[in-house]
Amino acid sequence: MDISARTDYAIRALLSLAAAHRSGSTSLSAESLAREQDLPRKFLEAILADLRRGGLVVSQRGSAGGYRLALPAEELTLGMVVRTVDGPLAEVRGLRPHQTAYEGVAQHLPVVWVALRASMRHVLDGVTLADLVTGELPDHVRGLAEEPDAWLPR
Amino acid sequence: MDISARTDYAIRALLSLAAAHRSGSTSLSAESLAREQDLPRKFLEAILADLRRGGLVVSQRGSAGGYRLALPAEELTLGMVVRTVDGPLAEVRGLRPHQTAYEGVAQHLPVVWVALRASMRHVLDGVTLADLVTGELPDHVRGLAEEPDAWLPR
DNA sequence: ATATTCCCTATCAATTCGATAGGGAATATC
DNA sequence: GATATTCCCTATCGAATTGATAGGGAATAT
Repeated sequence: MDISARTDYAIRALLSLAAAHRSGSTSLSAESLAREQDLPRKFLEAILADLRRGGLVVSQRGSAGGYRLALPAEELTLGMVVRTVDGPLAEVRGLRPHQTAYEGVAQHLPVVWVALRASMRHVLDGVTLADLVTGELPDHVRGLAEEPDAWLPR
Repeated sequence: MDISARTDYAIRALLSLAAAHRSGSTSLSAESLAREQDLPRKFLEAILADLRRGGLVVSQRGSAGGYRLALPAEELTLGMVVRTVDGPLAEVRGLRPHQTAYEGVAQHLPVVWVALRASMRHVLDGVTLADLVTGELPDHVRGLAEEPDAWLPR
């Protein structure tokens, strides 16, 4: 699993938009988003373009232009962000988990890959931008993070 | 999440070793492992070298040489294989999940990353080579794979 | 001796990743 | 209607990663 800089930056910019929206602001420029979360502006512009094409944000050009969320923050999950900027949550040798197939002794492997993806979905599709802004994460996510060794390397 | 070809090949070769061991064979050559699972021999040799350095297999040179598991198949998990050939299970911009830190509105993100890693650990550290050879996967893994939409793309 | 097999280093092409450059198109404001 | 602002598009870049092969040296069983 590698959460890329692209995904990390996308989420942080969207969180800024979600928070700004609650405070009544209309839209934020790429410039101000980059400043607020300390992100490389040009790179962020490219990511925001992906988010717009993916329908997660809407943009407005011109003087008072900028970006705002295309959906309520309560309906935007981290899974949607990952898929929009980085593609499928999980792949095995470039294949989707459910498309893998093996001969002989490895025949049961696809079950594991599908289970792995399902476990990732439970986390990433269960957390919304609104959850993160308020800090009130779903119980099962909080539970995972509170397990005894969760914060230790292995 | 990307399960690389390296990891996929490593697991399949190790499964062959695990199965061969139950059938009483002593060791298998890189050549025969490559043939059995249809893997590129030279590439597999490089992966087996990593597995040996990582202490997951032991090797023997010479005529009747080859590789065998360094531990019982019941004690070898997929997580151990992934970490040996591809490094940490989960990383965020090259950082371990518990090492991430954010300012402002993104401050709660590390909880999500740690939860995500924990959920992956539950699957990958819970499945052993022996489980896969017999097809008897742990209940919670089987449960994840049996969820209604687990085999559907999203 | 010899055939076998692991082992080590180097190299490769293709792709991805993170990032920047430069300028065109829309738009609000004065 | 000129101007400043801001998004938008294409191209490019270096570095790293990925998947893989080549070639030959070192150990070992027969």
